[in-house]
Amino acid sequence: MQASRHDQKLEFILRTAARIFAEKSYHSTSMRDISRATNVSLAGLYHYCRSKEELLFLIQDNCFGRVLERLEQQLGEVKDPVAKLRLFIENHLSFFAANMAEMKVLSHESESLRGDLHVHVSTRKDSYTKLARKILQEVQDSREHQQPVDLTVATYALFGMMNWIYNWYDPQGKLKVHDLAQHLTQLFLGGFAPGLLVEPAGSTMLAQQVENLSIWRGTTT
Amino acid sequence: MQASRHDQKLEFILRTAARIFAEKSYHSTSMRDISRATNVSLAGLYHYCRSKEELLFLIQDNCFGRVLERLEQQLGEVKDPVAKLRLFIENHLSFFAANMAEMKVLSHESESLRGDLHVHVSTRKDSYTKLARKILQEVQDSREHQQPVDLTVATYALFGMMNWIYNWYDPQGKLKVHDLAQHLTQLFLGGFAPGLLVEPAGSTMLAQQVENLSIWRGTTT
DNA sequence: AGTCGGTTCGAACGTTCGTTCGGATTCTAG
DNA sequence: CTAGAATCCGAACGAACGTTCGAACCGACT
Repeated sequence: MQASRHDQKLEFILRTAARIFAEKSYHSTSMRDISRATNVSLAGLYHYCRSKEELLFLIQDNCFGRVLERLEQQLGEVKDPVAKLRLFIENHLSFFAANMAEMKVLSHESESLRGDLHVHVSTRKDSYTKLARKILQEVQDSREHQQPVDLTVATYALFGMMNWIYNWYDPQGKLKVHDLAQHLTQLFLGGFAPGLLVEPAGSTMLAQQVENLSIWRGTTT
Repeated sequence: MQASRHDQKLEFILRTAARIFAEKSYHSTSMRDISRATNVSLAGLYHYCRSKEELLFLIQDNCFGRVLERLEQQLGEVKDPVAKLRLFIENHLSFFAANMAEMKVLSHESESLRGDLHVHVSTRKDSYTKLARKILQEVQDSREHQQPVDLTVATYALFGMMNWIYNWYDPQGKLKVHDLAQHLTQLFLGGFAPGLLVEPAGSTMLAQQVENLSIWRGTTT
């Protein structure tokens, strides 16, 4: 699929907007800020979006779409529940690290949309959450132990651990995404399904794909 | 210490402001919103604060002050690292649940302050984080195992698990704070220090104090 | 009764916001 | 070369923002 000139510029605007939204939050970012950062005139921006709110929506929706798309693709042939969970965590964190600004906007501005746009994104988020919950359920079912930890608590605890990283993690720092994912997986699995060995199998492939995880099509503009 | 009429009304304004900040975020809340909700005229608000930003600061600073104060008080005589960690989690979550609006503002609007006010709150947050990290360090040191989980990752994972609750937890719901704390403690400890038994000792006392955990002085206004 | 802080507010200030409009400029196809 | 569509933007719109000002009001004390 070839990206038209129009779409390329829209993506450039979205990328820039996401960066600024992440820096100073959606509500305190003005269209004039985005205009300044993109070198597109204030009026010119409205050739590419209907409103400021639509900018936020497009960022969030694109972001969610890509995460889900890649997750389903990778989850396709995996059957083992624990392997699924590993993949889920690795996928989520890799994506987060490769698109920190967009994912911060997705996590931090989840209530900034109103009306239909909010419903649309919330629905996607719900299905993503339910998928995680289903995987955790399978992990619990596959073990003989009683389940001592509430499933709802565990699900949100997992998302809390993962989504909180925009408050501290630096993708350029010493700690690599893959190691971060390993640590968090071990931390969570140890408490959620005690006794499971931590085997780092099958994760090397994922690590190699990190570079291509960006939300946006490959343009150098 | 008796609260003057002035201080009582200021606290009422802060409580209301915190509620609205939590509902629709700091930057999209206007002084007119707060004026409407408090039945204090727009100009009247400025008798109790210098600026909108100071409102946010007072909320965050009060909040942090009380958490730290109560934590130090409870941590005083405890020596066992694991017991310390239990107390830390229980204290944090109890406080969070008893002051959802304020704690959400504290977590979600941490970058909304600028200049000195931001530095002041950030410093407090740093010392709180370092205290948690120190406790985790002690837990690790007290165990013979190698430490397989990075201390920084573990610290932020713990905060992520705990602070994320404003996205889903309902203090009025079926799940009681104490049970939530138990689940999260078990979840975290199981992954962080595997093999430790989960003994719910010493937590009953804490549960009884939940009612008095509010940030604000006891006024019915 | 008179005075004096502490409290209250209607009205307005200057600024910035998201958005729009009409026309200029550039690109593309015939 | 030309026509028409796509792109762009200076200027302005009304609305909403945080904040201020001066005057009115209150309750406690002499």
